[in-house]
Amino acid sequence: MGPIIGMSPDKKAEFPGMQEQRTGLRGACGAGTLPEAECASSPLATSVDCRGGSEDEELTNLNWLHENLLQNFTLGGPEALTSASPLLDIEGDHGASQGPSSSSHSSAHGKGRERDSLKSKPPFSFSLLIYMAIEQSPRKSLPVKEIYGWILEHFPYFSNAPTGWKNSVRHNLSLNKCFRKVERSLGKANGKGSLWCVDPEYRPNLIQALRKQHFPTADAFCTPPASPPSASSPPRHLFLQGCSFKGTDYPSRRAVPTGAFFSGVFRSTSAQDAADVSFNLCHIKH
DNA sequence: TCGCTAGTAAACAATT
DNA sequence: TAATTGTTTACTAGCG
Repeated sequence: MGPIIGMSPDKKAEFPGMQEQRTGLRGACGAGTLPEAECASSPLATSVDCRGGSEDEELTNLNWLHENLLQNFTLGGPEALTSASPLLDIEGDHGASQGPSSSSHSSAHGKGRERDSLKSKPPFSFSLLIYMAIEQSPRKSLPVKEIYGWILEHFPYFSNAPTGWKNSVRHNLSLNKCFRKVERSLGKANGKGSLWCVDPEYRPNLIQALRKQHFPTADAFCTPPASPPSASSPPRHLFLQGCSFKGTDYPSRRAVPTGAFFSGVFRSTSAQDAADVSFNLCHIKH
């Protein structure tokens, strides 16, 4: 496989020379010894805080998916209800007592779906699973083992799956330029291995890719950053708060938007580009 | 048919 | 020494 993960051909055509620049980026910021604190604060916080607060830490990472995507999945029509979405797993694990939206699907039929979902492979790529795991973590960085744990927790399918999926996770972490290895703290008394975080250079661009290819309404839920992003004071947590997953967004395994998700990630060659992308994304329909 | 991406398996080295 | 982690390579399948 080539060095580009998730780069669709049309994106390559749009951004000739991207690969070379991305390689340079990797050399500049990847696999380095990014301080953990730094990783947890500014470098990863490239996204825009749509509400300008810090209390939405949760909503800006995985909750946007849980709260919005889950709604769209569960209400999105027959495809959504029958597609054995892993989000149903999430719902089954954590949302069973969280409200009417989940209880409305707690019928025998719903339980059957949950059982099925336990056996169904999540419609997310490993890259996206890793991304979600990292994003939901308070420090926006996780060791491999905790990534395993998050995936197991939210996608019970893997608990019964052959252990090869862990190899795939590690493979993605190493191969996917979206993920950066962060050395643990100097003390390094707890556990082996490094922490993994999402490369902030790539993160904003995925939103554009999502909107373009699979989530045309995603930008409708973004608000522009209060100020132009910069390396010193990057915007925080631009995310698809309410982006509209449709059941038809997952017509098949290969149509899962993770390819689009990460295809855009490689399109930006600089922080400013990324900022422009995210900013324009939030304004494009307004 | 071809090119691309994602998934999987495997081997290997380094680390704990 | 064993287990875990990280890297790399190779192959396959699905999709456009």
